[in-house]
Amino acid sequence: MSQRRRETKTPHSDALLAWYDRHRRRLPWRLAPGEPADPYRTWLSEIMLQQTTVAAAGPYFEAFVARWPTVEALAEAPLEEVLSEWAGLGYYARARNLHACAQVVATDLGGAFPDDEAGLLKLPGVGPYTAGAIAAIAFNRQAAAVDGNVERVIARVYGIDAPMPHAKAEIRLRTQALVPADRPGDFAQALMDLGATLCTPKRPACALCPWDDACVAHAQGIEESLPVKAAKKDRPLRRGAAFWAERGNGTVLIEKRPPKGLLGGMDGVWLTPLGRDVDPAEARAHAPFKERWHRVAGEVEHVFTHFRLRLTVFTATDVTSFAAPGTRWVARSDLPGVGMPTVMRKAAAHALRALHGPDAEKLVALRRRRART
DNA sequence: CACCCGTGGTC
DNA sequence: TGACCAAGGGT
Repeated sequence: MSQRRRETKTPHSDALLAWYDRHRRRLPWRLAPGEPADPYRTWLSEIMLQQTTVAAAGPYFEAFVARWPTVEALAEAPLEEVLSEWAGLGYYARARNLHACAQVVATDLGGAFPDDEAGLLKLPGVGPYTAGAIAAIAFNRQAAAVDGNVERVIARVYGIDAPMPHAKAEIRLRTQALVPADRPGDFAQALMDLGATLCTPKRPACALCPWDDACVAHAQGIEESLPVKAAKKDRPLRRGAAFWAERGNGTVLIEKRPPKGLLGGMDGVWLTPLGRDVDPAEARAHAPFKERWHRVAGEVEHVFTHFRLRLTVFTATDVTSFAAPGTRWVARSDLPGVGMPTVMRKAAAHALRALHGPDAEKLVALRRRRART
């Protein structure tokens, strides 16, 4: 209390919006000034952006709106096609919820998205952040959209040093109090742009920040230490195996995974159970059928959210066994059309390289390139 | 609340 | 190289 502090002003939306008008990012889902909002596109982009970088989501957004321009079109698409189009983007429950949500909107709500936070919050795949973002951006509601960027900006501006996630409630209140009645959608996006481009986790560019004179953390020189987060858990190493089977007619075995859980509903290579560590020497017991399985030299590494996976790859050719339930045979030339998660593509590429040489692995190359920044 | 759920870029 | 983290939601 007797401790002397530098003066800090009050953060105001006007300063942030003025900055946004000059420095906002040009993104595929962002409208030109004056262009009417399309709730479908706003919703689609927000689902894709959950825990996903702008660069990764961009090409997927373009592909989805080109293929399914309306929520009705998306609702009528088979789930398998939606999952295939989503392949590689990760967190596949989002795609399942996306499809379910489209059907709710198209069938139960007459094609119109709810126009307030409470209504949006009831939709599958729409939580507090996404409901606020859609309400503000698509419906001009005075709603807060608190994502990781906003948590960081607000924690710093107000000097909130309570650890996450305990501080979430206070951050939400502070954010809500700042949302202007005018331009709430721009304010939401401005706050996220600020966090993404200036108020970054490390080495924030405070000299360029429209709120530098209002920021408690900056005044105290503790920007980089906020927000306070708990230490992350380490990711244990799990071993497993992938089984790549080919028949003499040029087809390969593809499995559709169970509808929920890790990689739920996705097509790909037959794998040992991912829920536990499987010794490569014991892996053949989990093969889709009894065959002369050949172990491929080398391994495939992949990192999931809560464990690391090291896969040994086994191959069998001229297979005559029947496909097991949940599997089918796909022409090798049709592999580019099979939407496989990245871990599956890695395993498939490893097998194809071993059996057919380095050119063959292009059959399972990632179809989308990263967006230009 | 704690845990589950993908992937790629960055420093 | 590896730890961090990205427009989080479901259970």
